Amino acid sequence: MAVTLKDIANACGVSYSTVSKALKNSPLVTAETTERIQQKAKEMNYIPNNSARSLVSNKSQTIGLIWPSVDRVAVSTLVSEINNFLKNTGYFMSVSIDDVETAAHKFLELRFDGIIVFDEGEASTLPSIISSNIPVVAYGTDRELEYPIVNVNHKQAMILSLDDLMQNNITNICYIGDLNTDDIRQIIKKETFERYCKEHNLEYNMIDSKGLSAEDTFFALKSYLTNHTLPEGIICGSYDITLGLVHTLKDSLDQHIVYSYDNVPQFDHMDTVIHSVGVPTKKIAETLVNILINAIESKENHPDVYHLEPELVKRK
Amino acid sequence: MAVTLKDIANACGVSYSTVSKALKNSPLVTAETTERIQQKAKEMNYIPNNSARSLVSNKSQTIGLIWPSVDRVAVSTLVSEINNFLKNTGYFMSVSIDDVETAAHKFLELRFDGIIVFDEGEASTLPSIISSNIPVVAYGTDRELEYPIVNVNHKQAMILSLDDLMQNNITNICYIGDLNTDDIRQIIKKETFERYCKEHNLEYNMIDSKGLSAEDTFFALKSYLTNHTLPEGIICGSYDITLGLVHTLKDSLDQHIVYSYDNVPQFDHMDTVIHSVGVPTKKIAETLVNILINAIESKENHPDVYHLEPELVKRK
DNA sequence: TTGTATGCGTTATCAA
DNA sequence: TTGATAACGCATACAA
Repeated sequence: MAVTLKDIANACGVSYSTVSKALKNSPLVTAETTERIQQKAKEMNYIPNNSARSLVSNKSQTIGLIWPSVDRVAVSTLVSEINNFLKNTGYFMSVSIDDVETAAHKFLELRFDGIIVFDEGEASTLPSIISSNIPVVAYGTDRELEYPIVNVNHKQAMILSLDDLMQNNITNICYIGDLNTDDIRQIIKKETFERYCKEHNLEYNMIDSKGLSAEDTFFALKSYLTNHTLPEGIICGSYDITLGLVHTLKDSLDQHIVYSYDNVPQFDHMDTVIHSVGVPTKKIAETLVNILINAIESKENHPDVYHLEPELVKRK
Repeated sequence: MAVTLKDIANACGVSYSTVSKALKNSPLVTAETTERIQQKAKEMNYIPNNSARSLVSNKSQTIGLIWPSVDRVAVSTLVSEINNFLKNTGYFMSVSIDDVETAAHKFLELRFDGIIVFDEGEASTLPSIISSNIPVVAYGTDRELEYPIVNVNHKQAMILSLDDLMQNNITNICYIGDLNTDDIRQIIKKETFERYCKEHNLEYNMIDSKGLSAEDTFFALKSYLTNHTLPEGIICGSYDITLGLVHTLKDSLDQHIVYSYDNVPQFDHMDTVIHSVGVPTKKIAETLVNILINAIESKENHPDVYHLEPELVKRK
């Protein structure tokens, strides 16, 4: 069926081990035979068999990304960036949207070289049988794991935006976020906001977006605004929540100063001025990839926690 | 490193070929030895090596999905559905967000069993070297390809909604869609709308959403509405465009009758009544999977075009 | 510089 | 019922 090294060897009148070397540009083969063999290989549409390669070399040059929640827009940017960084490092990225355990198990069967997990909480912990067999890195929330985890200092992000608001003498502010949840990340945002406002005697209130999507926020705000108004300073708990706010306020948005979590590139192309606070998507992607590649190549996997410090990006 | 059949064989005092059979529940092995071996395998955390399996059996039990545009929300539902159908058929789905050619080539190297391509136009055609080596099915637009393609009868969808509008005696209507594009799907919608309106003497106009995203639509409509109003009947060219309309009109939406392309489940959970026209996501997913699995198992791949007929779903 | 031989983990065929 | 063995496609150590 498919063309093998043997076929090329026959066509060139050499042995298949010579072909193997030639295709890898080994210095052990003459330049001219290498040339001739590569020519023929292309001509015959040779496609290397990764299964065979992987069997002997124990390397597949591909890493698996576990992404059970495909529908979150903010995350898709991160996925793209990770793909770019991996490609530059010579790895192929294979995404699974299965649940964490199913996907990880299959990745092990496929003998992938490493795994990146989007950690959404307790349900997404990898059993140690898996993490002890393959380098793993997670992106998500603060927890003690047997493999490294990268996350964002959400507390510091909140403080950054509040400090900036105070420097602009804006003392009447609100936070829009998902208030009734057991997602530890959302809880940290809410609690930091409240504590910091109290400490600095700021006039504040909190509005429940009743979910994490732009949709949820849109409808929550629409109902809230029937008998309330929004203060001058607004802090939104995520990119999607900010989208919901933008859709709701439309033209009157310029009467507010808005800060949003998630430093995604989308903010640069928006009509309205939104300041953002968070770790740039590229930075997160780069960190994840570096940790994983390091673990793969050094054969070590330290269960460290990497806290990425957020930056405040002011616009216009 | 990893546990192999040999390790289990040693631990059980049998040969590794017996282990191989036992793990596959072969009738050639006694029930009791099978039991003992399977017990031991689990105890030792045996994970089969897919590379080795694939090498001898020429089957990897995984199919690749090529999805270069990760950020389209409407599509992510389809991706989930495809994953579900594949899982039921015993296949694992691996997604690549690389460009079509890179991804397909890697899938071939990995000896996956089949490929699903989201065909976004000319740039996403697979070279015949690839499609002749592995079963392929595409979802997308009308084109002559060397592999089967599944698509939606967009013309019929438009006619369905226009007919329904006329039956409700609504003769003042507009179409909101991406008007300046060479995407053949958008052109079909636009042209069908215009021709059918003329034929039936309907009062109509067309509004350019200037893109396919909810964002684009939102801003296009905002500017349009400064010196125009919308007629009673509205047809939107896609789910995302409808979202843009919803965000723009907010409360005044109930003064209109809205039809939207894309029969996605999201419409069922919306606050506002939107009728939708299109092929249900499940139906599309099922069709794609069936065609592909058939091609894989019959070793045949007919370059047919599958036109899926849309349905009109009226709500509330 | 090129060719030969071995082994990677598995399945499947055959012999015991 | 179980075990030995060849083969899958490739990389590599070693022999020529």
